[in-house]
Parts: sequence; structure tokens; C-alpha cells
Amino acid sequence: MKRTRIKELLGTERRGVQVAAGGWVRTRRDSKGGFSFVEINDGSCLANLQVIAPGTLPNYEAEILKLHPGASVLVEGLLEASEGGGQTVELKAGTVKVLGFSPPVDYPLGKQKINFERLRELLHLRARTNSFGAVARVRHTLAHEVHRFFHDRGFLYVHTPIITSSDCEGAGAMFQVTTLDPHAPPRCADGTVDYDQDFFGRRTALTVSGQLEGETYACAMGDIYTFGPTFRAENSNTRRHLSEFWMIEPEMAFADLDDDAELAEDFLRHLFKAVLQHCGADLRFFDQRILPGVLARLERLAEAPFGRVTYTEAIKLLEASGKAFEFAPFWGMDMQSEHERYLAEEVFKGPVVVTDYPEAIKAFYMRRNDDGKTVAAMDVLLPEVGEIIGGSQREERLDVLEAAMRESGLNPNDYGPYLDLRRYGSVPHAGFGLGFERLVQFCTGMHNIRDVIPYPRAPRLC
RNA sequence: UCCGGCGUAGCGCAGUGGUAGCGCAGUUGGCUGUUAACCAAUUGGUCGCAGGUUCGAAUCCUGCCGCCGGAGCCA
Repeated sequence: MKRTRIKELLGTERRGVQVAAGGWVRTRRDSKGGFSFVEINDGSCLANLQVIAPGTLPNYEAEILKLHPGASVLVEGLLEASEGGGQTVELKAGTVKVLGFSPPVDYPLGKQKINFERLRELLHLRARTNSFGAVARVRHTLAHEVHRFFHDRGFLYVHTPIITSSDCEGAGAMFQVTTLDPHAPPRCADGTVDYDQDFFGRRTALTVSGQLEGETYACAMGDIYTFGPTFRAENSNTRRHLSEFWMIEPEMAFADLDDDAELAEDFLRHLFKAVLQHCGADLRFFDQRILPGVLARLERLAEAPFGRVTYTEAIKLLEASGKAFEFAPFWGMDMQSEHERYLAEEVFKGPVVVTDYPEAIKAFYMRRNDDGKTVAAMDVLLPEVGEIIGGSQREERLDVLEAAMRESGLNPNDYGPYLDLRRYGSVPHAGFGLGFERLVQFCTGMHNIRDVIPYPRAPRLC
């Protein structure tokens, strides 16, 4: 008999039908009425299925009474209305096949409380907990909706390379990729490592951004996006950073900064609505057990129009606030998270897009504004989390871009393909980057980013 | 990388110079259409590692390792 997922069993109105379910035991409670309650979970939803295992089962004494959390079972029986109060349906077992026992002395995920720090040492088992099961389902839903959003708008999904030889203007320290022997690399005459003899014939590393490659496809296909792993070798140890994370980077040709901000706004609202629609039970769990208020926050932001303000106006608002910031705001500074949160939480009381930052604090490829001081950059700030998206209109004028590169200490000769886009049919274009894990963090209310990716990679953690 | 905190039983924690404790889990028994079940008994510890001070160190000092939080960088 083919098994039915617990999500479907709990959702159906049918009663008295023969079904099969498989899952891992969460708890067992014995009744001296001569039967046991066995709650099983199969990951398809947050809720468990209560199995009634009658004492008349041939393996009741020998096996059922030895079931502990973590054991795997395959149950066939009748789906019936529950006599108890905690659930509407339950499975009255005709057979319970024990696929694998779980010795209670060894199994770390018993019924006792366990914290997230401890679970990070149990990455292979933590998906069996309510919290990480719920995170996995929300993460999946968000990933799926990222693709749906862009596909429905005619954006092309572009797979940019993981291994690269281009250094994206120091978006972060890079992980080197090499097949050379680290103890005895081949040397040039001057003593430096001879990368001509490395696998790719040059020095290579894991990508820190797919943006440059994304731009090349936008300047041929119109509207594109990337969604893939990104690597930063920064020694940053915070609850918001990973060494390996997934980034979403749309890029639009024939688009300016306004188009970019509008896309970012529509994108975030779509994701908030979608996760509310598809992950209701999981979000209620996060609201009750992880971060009270996270559900209402999502509901609010799914409808809220985004505020819009220029950097220059934002600084004036901060200066006029009279608030005692740890760092006093002034024009030209890179805003601190305390400033970003103040703007989103107290001034706009919702998401806000800050545009037109001073060129000195932004990257070389961002388009110079006519005022000679600012660039067409934007950050999307959310209440309580701060920056979630960073983007810009790209500099499409060849001479301006080359000058900006030289000002940043970059050699234009190293960016031939990038400059070719400006030599041959250059077009205004814009895009942004969104860190996927921060999105999952925001939607779930999970405090530490290491708990929203299955296998987190961070300094000294792999 | 900087600042702060923490490291004691399988898990969560108390213990601040004098015989190592509590809760949960586990085990055994009892009870029950139960549901974070409940009641009773019970097993379990080189107090992160290495030095030092002291009659005596989980406790004080030094170093190291690991983890957490905040900051910076960013996404």
C-alpha cells in the first residue's frame, strides 16, 4: 500500500478509510487500557499524526513498547475521527512495521528541551525538530516563490559561475580555488607562486557575486536574475553573516533606479504574501515559540507601501531627530544600523528605500548622478532588521566608468568584458542583490542566520 | 578582527575557598483515551584543557581552546 503524507491525512475529510503512513516517532504514551499512543512526524507539515497502536498487535510487547523518539515506523490502518481532544483525526493501526529503532540512551533529540547552540552540533538530525522542520518548509516556499515571481514577469534565470577569475571590486575576501600543492607550489623566477601551472592557468576563487556575469546576460536577454551560492572569506562572526550563502540578483536592461526600487518593492511584497499563504501553520509556530509578533509583522509588510527617501534627505531627518545616536549622523557617512533602523521603525514606520548615496561610500560601477556627488544606489531597509537589499543603476557610460575604476584603484584592462558592454550597444540597466538567508531569517523570526540554512558555513564551522 | 559573557551529569542549569546539587531525559514500578501526561523510586559527573596560588580550588590568578551576544564589514 502506498503511503500518504501526514499533511494530506490531516487535511482530508475522509474517515474510515484504509491508509498507510510513515514517519519518525516523536513521543509514545502507553495506556494501561491496553494500547499506546504513538505520535509520528514525516516532515510534510508541523503537526504529528497520532497513531493508536492496540495491544492486540502481534509485535505490541516486543516492539511497540520499545518505540522511542527517533524510531521510524510504517503504519497501516483506518483513518478515524479522534476520541481525544487534541486532534481531529488519528490512525487506528492494523499493522505497525518498525523500520528502525532509536536507542533512547543515545538519541539526542528526546522529549527534553534542547537549544539551538546544541542543535548546531547535530546538523544531521536537527531537521527532525519542529523548529528546523518549519524553517526547511518556509525556506523551500520562499525559494520556489523567488522563481515564480521572476518567471511570471518574464525574467530569465541565468546560472552564473561558482568558480571565477574576476575579483568583483572587493565585495569581500575570496576563497582561493587551486589544485597546487600548498606545501610546495611551483614558483616563478622572482619567487612568487606560478599560477600558470595551476588548474585554470591563472589564479581563481569562489564567486562573491554573480552581478558582473548577470549584467552581461541582461545586456542581451533584457531581464534576468541569478539565484545561487555565494562565498565570502571574511572573518566575520555575527548572527547575520555566513561564509557560504545564497544570493538573488536580478538585472534589468532599459531600466533606471526607479524601476529597480519598484521591482524590489514588488518582489518583497510577493514573497511576504506567498509565505503567509502557503506556510500558515509554520508561521504560527514561529509566532508562538520563536519571535512573538513575527506573523503580524509579515501581514503588515505584505500590504504596506514602501517609503522612499534620498540619502541626503535621510541624513537631514536623522540630524533633525534630536535622538542620541551612538554615532552622530553627518552627510557623507556610511549609515550605521542604528540609523537605518530609526528611519524604518520611527520615521517611516515600515519598509523604506533610501536612494542616491554619496559616491565615496559606494561601488565603482554605480551610475554617477548629475550633481557630481552622489550615485544612483539604493538600499531597502526593513524595520527591526535593517538593510535587506542593496542595488543600483549601473554606470553605462564608458568614459565615466573607466574614470570611476581608476579612482577606485582598479585597472580597466582587467575588466575588458565588462567594458565591452559599454562599447557595444550600451544601455541603461539596473539591479539589486538580496541575501536569501536574511529573507528566511526575517520571515521566520529565527535569531541566528546559522539556523536558517541546513549546513551553515562560517569561520571555523564547516 | 575588537568588546562582553559563558564552558559543572545525555540536555538545561544552580553552586564564588571546606564532603558536587536541582530539573528534564533514561531505567524500574504505579496510574491514565493519553497528548509538554502524571506519581514514586533510581542510574549517571577527571566541574573545557594546561599551569599557578593555597593546608585545601568547580570557586582565585595566568595562558590556551571552544561557544554565544554585540560591534565592524556586508547580503
